Amino acid sequence: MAETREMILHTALELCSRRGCEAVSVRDICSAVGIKESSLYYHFPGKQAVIDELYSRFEEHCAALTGELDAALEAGSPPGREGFMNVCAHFFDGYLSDPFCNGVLRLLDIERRSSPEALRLYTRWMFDEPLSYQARVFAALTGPGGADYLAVKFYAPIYLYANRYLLCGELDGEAKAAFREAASAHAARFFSEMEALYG
Amino acid sequence: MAETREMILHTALELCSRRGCEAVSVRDICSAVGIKESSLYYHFPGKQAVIDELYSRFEEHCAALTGELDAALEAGSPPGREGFMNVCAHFFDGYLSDPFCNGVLRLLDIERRSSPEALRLYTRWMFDEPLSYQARVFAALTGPGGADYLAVKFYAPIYLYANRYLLCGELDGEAKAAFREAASAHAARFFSEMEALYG
Amino acid sequence: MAETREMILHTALELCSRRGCEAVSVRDICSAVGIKESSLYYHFPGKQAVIDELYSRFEEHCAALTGELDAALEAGSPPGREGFMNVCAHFFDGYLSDPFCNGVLRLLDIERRSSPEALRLYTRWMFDEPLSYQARVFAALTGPGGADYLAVKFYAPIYLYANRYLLCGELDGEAKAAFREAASAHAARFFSEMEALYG
Amino acid sequence: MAETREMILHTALELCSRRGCEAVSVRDICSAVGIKESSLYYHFPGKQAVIDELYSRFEEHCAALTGELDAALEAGSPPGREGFMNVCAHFFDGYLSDPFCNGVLRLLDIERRSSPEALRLYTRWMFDEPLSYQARVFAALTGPGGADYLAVKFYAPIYLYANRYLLCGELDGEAKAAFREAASAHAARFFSEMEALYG
DNA sequence: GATGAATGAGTGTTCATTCAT
DNA sequence: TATGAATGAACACTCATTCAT
Repeated sequence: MAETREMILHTALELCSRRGCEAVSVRDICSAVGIKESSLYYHFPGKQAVIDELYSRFEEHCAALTGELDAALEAGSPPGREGFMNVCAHFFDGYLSDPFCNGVLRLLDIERRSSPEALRLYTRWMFDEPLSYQARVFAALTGPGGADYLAVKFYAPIYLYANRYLLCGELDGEAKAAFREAASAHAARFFSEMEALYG
Repeated sequence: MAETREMILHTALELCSRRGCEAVSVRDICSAVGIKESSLYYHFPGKQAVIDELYSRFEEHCAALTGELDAALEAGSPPGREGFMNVCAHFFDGYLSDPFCNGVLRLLDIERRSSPEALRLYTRWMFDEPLSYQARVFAALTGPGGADYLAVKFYAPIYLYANRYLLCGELDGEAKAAFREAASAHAARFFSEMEALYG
Repeated sequence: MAETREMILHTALELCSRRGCEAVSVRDICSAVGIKESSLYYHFPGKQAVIDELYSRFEEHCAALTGELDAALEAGSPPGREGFMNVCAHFFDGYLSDPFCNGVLRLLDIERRSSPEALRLYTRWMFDEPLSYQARVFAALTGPGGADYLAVKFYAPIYLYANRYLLCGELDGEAKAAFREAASAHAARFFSEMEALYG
Repeated sequence: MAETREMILHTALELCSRRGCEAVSVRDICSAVGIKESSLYYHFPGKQAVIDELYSRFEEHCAALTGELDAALEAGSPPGREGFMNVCAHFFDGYLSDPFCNGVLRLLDIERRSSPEALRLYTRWMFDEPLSYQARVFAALTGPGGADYLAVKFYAPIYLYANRYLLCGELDGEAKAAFREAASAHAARFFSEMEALYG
């Protein structure tokens, strides 16, 4: 079975997302999994390979999620306030607070200082893709003019709240609730202003 | 002379702000300074004490800067667009892109995952104090109603741009220019919208 | 095989009993064993754990020896001069000059200054247990009155000779012979006096 | 003034007699004295020289004490029980429990394992001289025959009690009282037995 | 699949000592 | 007299990794 392999990946993410890869030793991971250190090398070429697999799974996961959102957008959604809020919820539940994605995002946030690959992934999936998707949403809603700026106006507070509540400390109910409240208050107010301006 | 002590602090910040404290060894610091490892222990009780001094200097620096800004605010500034942009410039030049503060902020961004003290400092000086100051500015401009939300609307993109351009990678002219452009475009547009709404 | 582990224990005792634990480095032990320092940490959590295991083995050894002597005593031995001398020989051969016990006793003699555990063991196995056993022997021979004092009178010279000949310097044939001569002269004279007094 | 020099000697003895020389660092000594480490090297060539001076002062002290005792012996003392007990008290107060001698004896007890000089001093002043003096006392009392054995019979319990009560742990009132009680009980009983035998 | 045993490179830190001032 | 500053050698210990079994 490939169960041990999965356990290693899961445990490595759990530990590294809290303290950063460098602060987590192969010993730490293996003793948490319940195997000997040498056993890890049967499943992976080395410590970095474990992290690399996490990265590539993350990118697959994100690509799939992006695909869904794009398909929904082309299919005409989100049309109004409700659709808009749906997208927000999707982004929150299936991404920012999804245990796997949340873990990798924390990991990337640490590692991007030393790993170019981590920097690439973080920049792409925390800045470029969300902003670009959001711009496409606003372009569909209000036309291409100013869509980029609307995207920043909408996304920046969410990025800030995510950093504040979801990407450090415990990812518990309290943190999620704090984020959800701040983010949805923002989204509601934002949508109201949009309606006032664009109808 | 206490020159060596300062060199150690400077070099430690330089290295740790790039890779995180744990990834930087006493050997790294000392060889960059040009002293033997044992000499560091004449000036500091240990590695952590070097970091701690950086933290406490940072907090002093920030407290002073906050004091200045508060005094200016009480003295009636910023009154209009110009004063507002001045504050932004001050925040950018004397804080976000000031080599010392920028370094400590990068350091805190990494260490807050494992160090409660770093988390406290980061949360205070990246979230709480900037938002609270900005809210006081808006309260002076438009009255207390909605000042908190305006503060988020104004600060969140700056936080995002800072993370994107100033707090990872090289802090070179290019990075500063990219940040400055994005941030001032945001500030200008934001001020225009404010003028349209509040006069 | 656990051969390396035993070698580490053996070598550690050899070295530490001569110079004290603090004066013996992990490097010293490992290079004498013929392994790299890091290998010691596969077999033991650290240097102190090696010493601790020596202590606990010593206590097991002593408990077993005490058990034997007590059993012999209850079985009616030592009845006369011969039995008495037999006990002395046992105490000498299986304890004071047994390479393992002798080493640990030297070790304890040094370490009891800084380690409460070592002090406890030394006090127990160099003072309390021998005196208490000897007192039981004399109680069996001459009745309970004055058994404690007889025990001191008998044991104190042995303790002195042990410190003089067996517990410092080389434990070679010369040292053993010197001790044996002094101790048996004492025992013989002591027994003669006892016979004169108690019959 | 040579006050600092004396302080260093005093402090070094205080610390080393508890934990052994090797466990006490120049830092420990100097910080207890209240000077910088480099200052010690103005007064002494090095750490070992401090210890060496303690040794030589000890030997002077002991030689003087021996001289006194010998002079008293030649002058006809101790003639009877009282004189005998006086010698014991002198040996106890001015030697075994004298802070300086006690400290050096503890030190020698530790160091004799690694330092030949310490072994020489310990052997001389804990075994040879006391036993030889005692033998002279008994020779004066009972004639030369058996004086050596009487010396061992008398001194060995004192040596044992000294090791048990005075030469490890705190040298406080409790320890001194415990030793004094055990030792004087032994001396009294011993003298009674002698009177019974030799009149 | 997993592990017992080992290792070379590296970690932060302490040590006694030196020497110009 | 004393110290500020430095240092080379040593310290106990951790690391990711290897490899025969």
